[in-house]
Amino acid sequence: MEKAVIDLLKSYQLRTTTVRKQVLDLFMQSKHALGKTNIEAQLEEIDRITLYRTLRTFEQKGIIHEAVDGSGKTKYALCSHECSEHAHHDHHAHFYCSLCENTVCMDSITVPEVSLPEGFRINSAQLILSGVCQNCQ
Amino acid sequence: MEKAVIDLLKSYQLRTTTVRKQVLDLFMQSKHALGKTNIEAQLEEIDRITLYRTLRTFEQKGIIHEAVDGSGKTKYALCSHECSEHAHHDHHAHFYCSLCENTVCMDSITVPEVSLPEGFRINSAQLILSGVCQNCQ
DNA sequence: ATCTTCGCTGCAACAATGTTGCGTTAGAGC
DNA sequence: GCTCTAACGCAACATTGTTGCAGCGAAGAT
Ligand SMILES: [Mn+2]
Ligand SMILES: [Mn+2]
Ligand SMILES: [Zn+2]
Ligand SMILES: [Zn+2]
Repeated sequence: MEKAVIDLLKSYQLRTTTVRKQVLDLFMQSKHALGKTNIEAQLEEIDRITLYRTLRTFEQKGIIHEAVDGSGKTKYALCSHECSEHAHHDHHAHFYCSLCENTVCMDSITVPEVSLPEGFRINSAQLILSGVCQNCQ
Repeated sequence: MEKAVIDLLKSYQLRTTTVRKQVLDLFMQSKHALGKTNIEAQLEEIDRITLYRTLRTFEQKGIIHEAVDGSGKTKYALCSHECSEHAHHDHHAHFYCSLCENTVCMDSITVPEVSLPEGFRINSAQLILSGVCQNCQ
């Protein structure tokens, strides 16, 4: 189990430190997106600032992406393979459960193309769905 | 000009205070969504906490709605007429300009319906578009 | 295996934003 | 005008974001 984490870090030319292995392992095991608070709760020893920078690094490298869910809290989830440094390609929707407050990537739902009024140039699009998830019905 | 603001406040059974009139007036004149910092800059005398509660009240009453744009900063814009207390009905997209950092409501673009996997119940949906706006081309 | 280098960590410190309590102020109805 | 109570404004605290810097440790070289 360690091996997959280490390999992934190495493939991105990142040092395989304890913190990074722990955080990345959490992401690989989690079924939903993780917020900072969430991670801190599971890794009690972890330093707040180090986690902040770890997530920033992971995002810049294209390992994780921000899952905007309208809850006001920033969450992150593993990227798909197409993502790389400086270029995220996560064109799927995110579902936010208002009961358990978890957010999951809906890989099966792609963000629909829309036509904008004259003068607007669009670079990316995000679709946020809110409701009640499977577990909370 | 004052009259429209006062009438709107009264129609929601809200006291017509100086702060509320000022804030609501800003919203009615602005072409894009407003964040707290933005409002504070334009109303220099305003108290930070009072503004916070004013916006919360306006949102609860259905006068303004949150415009999620993925920038991490919460912004607000006037609701359409269908919105009411405890029931927002803003099914339009929001466009965020990465240059001027303004967010505008795209009333012409409605959030498309999507079909979710079994077990999910959907209550609302939001569509965020990012790019460069008219003025920044 | 030990050394060296440089990226990473962890602490301090500060900024920005969100939130509640409470005494004072002022709007609305009488 | 007077009364009642909603709204204001200040203090105080919580949470989150961000940078600087000294010490640690992972990775490659010897
Ligand atoms: Mn995702
Ligand atoms: Mn809007
Ligand atoms: Zn749930
Ligand atoms: Zn712009």
